[in-house]
Order: sequence, then structure tokens, then C-alpha cells
Amino acid sequence: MNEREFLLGYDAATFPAVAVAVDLVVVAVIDSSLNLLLIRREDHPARGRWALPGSLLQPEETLDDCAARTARHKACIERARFRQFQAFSEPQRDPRLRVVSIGYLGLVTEGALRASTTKEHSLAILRWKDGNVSIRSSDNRPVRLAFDHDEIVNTAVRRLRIDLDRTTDTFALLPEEFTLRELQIVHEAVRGEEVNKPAFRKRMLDSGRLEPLGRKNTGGAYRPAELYRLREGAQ
Amino acid sequence: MNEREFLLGYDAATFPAVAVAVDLVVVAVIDSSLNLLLIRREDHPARGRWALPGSLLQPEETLDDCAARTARHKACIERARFRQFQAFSEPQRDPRLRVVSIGYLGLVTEGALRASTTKEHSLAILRWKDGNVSIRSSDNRPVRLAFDHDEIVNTAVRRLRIDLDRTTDTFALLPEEFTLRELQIVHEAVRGEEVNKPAFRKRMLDSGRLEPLGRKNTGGAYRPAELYRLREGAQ
DNA sequence: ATAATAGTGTCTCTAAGACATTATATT
DNA sequence: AATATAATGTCTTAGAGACACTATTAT
Repeated sequence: MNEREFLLGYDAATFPAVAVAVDLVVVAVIDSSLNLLLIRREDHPARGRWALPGSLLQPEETLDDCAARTARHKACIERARFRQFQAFSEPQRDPRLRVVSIGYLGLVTEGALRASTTKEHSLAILRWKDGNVSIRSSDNRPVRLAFDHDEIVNTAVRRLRIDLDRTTDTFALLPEEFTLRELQIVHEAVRGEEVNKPAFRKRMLDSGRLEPLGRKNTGGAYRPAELYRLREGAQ
Repeated sequence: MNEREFLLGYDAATFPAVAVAVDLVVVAVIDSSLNLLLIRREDHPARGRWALPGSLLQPEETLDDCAARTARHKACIERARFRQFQAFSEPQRDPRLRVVSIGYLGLVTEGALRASTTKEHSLAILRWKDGNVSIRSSDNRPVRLAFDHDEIVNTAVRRLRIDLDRTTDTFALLPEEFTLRELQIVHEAVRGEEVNKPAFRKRMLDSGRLEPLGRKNTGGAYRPAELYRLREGAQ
């Protein structure tokens, strides 16, 4: 029997029944803090609770495709880049059926997050609290998400912090043109602590990632700051 | 309808048919190089090719459980800690059926890897080659693994390098008691480049991760080296 | 004694933190 | 002119790389 004959006779129905899903952690920096997009569950289970936007993986799509589709349809996010960070597989994590969920992190600008917060959406604030991420509502009350989504958010923000200097993903939290002060605020929000200004500026300017635009941000109060953008092809 | 009633009536058979699997990247350092455990495929598809040890996720187990089970049954590895690093989801990556595979990295000692290399197993050598990982047989010929396992290995070794200083996982590549020179060789193998000796020693000793044992490795040739072990609870 | 490896000292360079100072626009 | 923020300068400290040197033990 050659490989072709084998495949023709293979019974694809004999594998264990598992569903695969994607859950999105969509984050922006607003008022110097990380903000998280939540969606209210309209149906059981956990009806009425806040949760991460998610979808089941469809037969013809990759996980990246599924994340992009979920962002479009459930989070009104069109252009963000989503990155896989971890799979969650506790057998009872979804009471309906066995779902292995792949967590995806998407970083967007404040404007994009505000634009995608509709009636059934909400924003929560993420703060570092002795080594963990605490999720709070805008009136500073703790929020407990549906399913294991608290854990998914925790893992996502840890990964975000690890990748802060290692990749250029973090720049997706800023508009195309930004000032060094805005970049510093983003770093402070991700790290959960203040950053030394001269050292930060030197490090960023020496990194080769920034392209000065030779223009300043008009419209702000007091002295305007130089504008930069992420250099094309920067690692 | 409350949540309990909803769940009783929920038809779990309506989700898209996907199988979930785990693939193991089992690595040790032998002769100053990263070595990878491979298993020969006995059945179609890709019969006769070298592949990573893998299994389908069973209904009652987590992905971590599945990785441990696969290590026991398909790689003769009992005690290693496996860490998830990425999910692979190209729809055609397995010709039999839709399989989303979660890559797991396990670091073991040279002795453990040699002990688990049976008749149907083989070792390949991993080398950094201008930004990618090249997989070669012991006689230095390139090896092409089954399915997308080349890509899985590549991703695993990148992750290993990222986590080299960030976690204490790397110490699993060494026996319980080791010398600083052996630790340096492990770091050089993972990074794919040489390391400055005095700086490396200072950095390791200052890290607080090492506990000197006050003994030396007897039996070696020439001057014996101080023995250390990973300090309990070290981050 | 010799050889080979273990381990250290010194110098230099770079990066970061602390803190103060200068610069520049808006009010 | 006053003010709030942008941007830089200086000093210090810590860590890493280069290179040479000393130390120790098997042969």
C-alpha cells in the first residue's frame, strides 16, 4: 500500500472530538494605562459576563486567519496584527464541549480601540499588581471574566512585556507618527513602572528603529515635540 | 432558560472537525552542539521519514499531560519538563485530516537523550546557519523532516534562545551538578556562538541562581573545576 | 616539570540611572 | 514674561568584552 492508497482509505472520523478556538486579547494604551477590549456574552454559558472576543476555527482557515476574522466580526478591528501567544486546554474550561483555545494578542491605537467599543463592548484597565495583572473596570472595581479568560489575559500581558524591547510589535500601540514622550508612556504602561527619560531617549534613538520626520506635533500645549515613525524594515 | 438547561440541550456535535496534537522537540547538548530526538515514521503518511514524536490530544487530558504522555510512550523520556511554544495550523499540514499541532520543547541531559535513542529513533544536530536552524545528520547531511516539522524545530530553537537568560529552563540541559565550563558550553550551543569567559562567569555567579557545592569534579583530566547546582527556587 | 584546563585581574567601552540644566513653544 | 513641557549634559555606576595572567592538578 503506498501513501496515496493509505490516505484514500483513512477514516478521518476516528480522532478524539475537540474543538479549536481563538480568543483575542485586544489592547491599547489610554491615559497611560493598558486597556482591554471586552465583549458581553449574549448567550449561555456565562451569559451577561464580560469575555474576550473569540471564535471557533473553521475548516479552511489557519489560526492567524481565524484571529483576523474574529477581530473583524467580533471586535470591529480591521487592520491590527495579531500574534499567537499560548494554547489553553483545561478539559473543563468550556462547559459545553472540549475547546482548546489559542490566545492571540493584538495591539491597537487608542483611537482604534475607542472606535471599536460599541454597545455590547466594554473596556477594562490592566495594572501590574505584585507580579500579576489585575483587571479593573473604569470605576476601579475588579472584573472577573468568563471562562479562564482572566488567565489568558494574564499570560498575554506577560508576553507583551517580554517582547517589549525584543520586537517592534509595541509600536502598533502608537499612531504612525508619534513623539518620544508618547513612546515612553507606552513603555511605562507595558512595564507598569516609570522609565528614566534620558536613558530611554538615548536607547530608542540608538536602536535604529526610529526615523525622525523633521516635523513637530503642533496643536499640543507648550513646547512641541519632534515627531518620529517606525523605520521601514526595522527589527 | 438558565445556563444549566442550556448546557443540557447543547449539541456538541455541531462544531467543525479538527484534531489537536502535540509534537515534541526534545533537545540535549552533546559534543557542544544541540541534538534533536527524531522518530522514524512506521506508517503512512511520510512513511520512513524522520519526524518529531507526537500524539493526538485525548479527551480527558490537558496539552501538558499529552506532552508528558507522548514523551513517555514515544520518546522514552520520563522526567523532563515540557514547555509549549507555538501552535501550527496550516490546513494541509497533515494530509490525513485537519490537525492543529501544539509544539512542545523539552530539554534533557546528554545521558537522558542517549538512553532514549532506541532502534526506531535517531539524533540530528541543530546548528545556527545565518539566522535559521539547519538540521543535519551525524554525517553532516541535511535532514528534511516529515510534515512541517522543520518549521516546528526552527521555532522551538528560536524560543529556546530567547528564554536562555530569562528562565532557568536551560539548566535542564545539564546534570544536577555541573561546572561553570559545562554551563558555558550549554549557553554557547544554544546561542550558536562563543561566549566571553570572564564576563559569563561573573554574570552567572552574580545572578544568584547558582549554589556552589564546595566540591570539585574528580575524574576529569587536569585541574578539577568547582561544582555548582541550580539554587532551589531560583527564577 | 609539563601540559591542559580552571579561574582571576585589569583595562576599556558601553549603557543606564540620577539629577540638573537648557531650549522652545504656548499661554 | 510666565509656564509647562521638550531635550540635553554631566556624573556615577554597573556590566560586558578583550586579553593577559595566575592557579591547580593529572600526567
